[in-house]
Amino acid sequence: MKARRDVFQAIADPTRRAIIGMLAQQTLTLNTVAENFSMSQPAISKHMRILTECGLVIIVKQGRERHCTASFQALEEVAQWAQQYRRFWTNRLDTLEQLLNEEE
Amino acid sequence: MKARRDVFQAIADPTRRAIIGMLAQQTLTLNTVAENFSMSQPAISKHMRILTECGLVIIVKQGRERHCTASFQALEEVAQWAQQYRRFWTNRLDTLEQLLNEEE
DNA sequence: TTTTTGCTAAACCAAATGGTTATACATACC
DNA sequence: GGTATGTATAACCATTTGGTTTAGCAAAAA
Repeated sequence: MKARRDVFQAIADPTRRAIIGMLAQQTLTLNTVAENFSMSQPAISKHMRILTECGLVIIVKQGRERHCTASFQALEEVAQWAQQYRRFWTNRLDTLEQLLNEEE
Repeated sequence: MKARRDVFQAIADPTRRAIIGMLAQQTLTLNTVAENFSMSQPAISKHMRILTECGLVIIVKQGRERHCTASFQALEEVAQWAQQYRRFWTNRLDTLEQLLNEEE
């Protein structure tokens, strides 16, 4: 068990978001994931560890392989956080327009 | 104009998410924001700069004051990214359960 | 005009981040 | 058994991050 990772920080990295996108299609071994990026296997290993630490990926050991499966539950926190502000950005008058109007 | 900041990275920091939460209530001067945190005003200035660089906050100069207003448009990208996976986590059988079933 | 206020900018720092290469190790294959 | 494969771990490194303190400056107040 590691320090509970912050999911917001986990998805801050574009490589990790790409990994999540790949695993959304299907479960993949760690090596297979690594082949799709132009970086070393240990680098992907590290990203995968961060993703598992915040619950975004579950790893099942099968022989010498590591089968990585995305688990999206943790994304609910992100979706909810962003969505709470939805009413603001869907307003016909967005913030910038409001500011301009106020200046008149 | 600064380097276009990544909104995912901007919201990775809990202090910045808290700032956004405060500004959702009302426009505040930079100093007023800083008073609500146990860190120096230059530190808040830096956070605010990052927030403006990705369009999450708009700063209007008024005399010597800086009036900070949240602009939530940029959050749409985050909401949409997270929501595209919504169908996964709302499934009655979540990923973990599926894995357990497969092992039987 | 002098002083205070709100903020920026600069210099600095420790710790975290994201990568590397090299090594080790367990599993699978021949 | 010996070799190849999949992955983890360690040591290392440069850069970024998130904070600090100090100084400077323009606007407001006294």
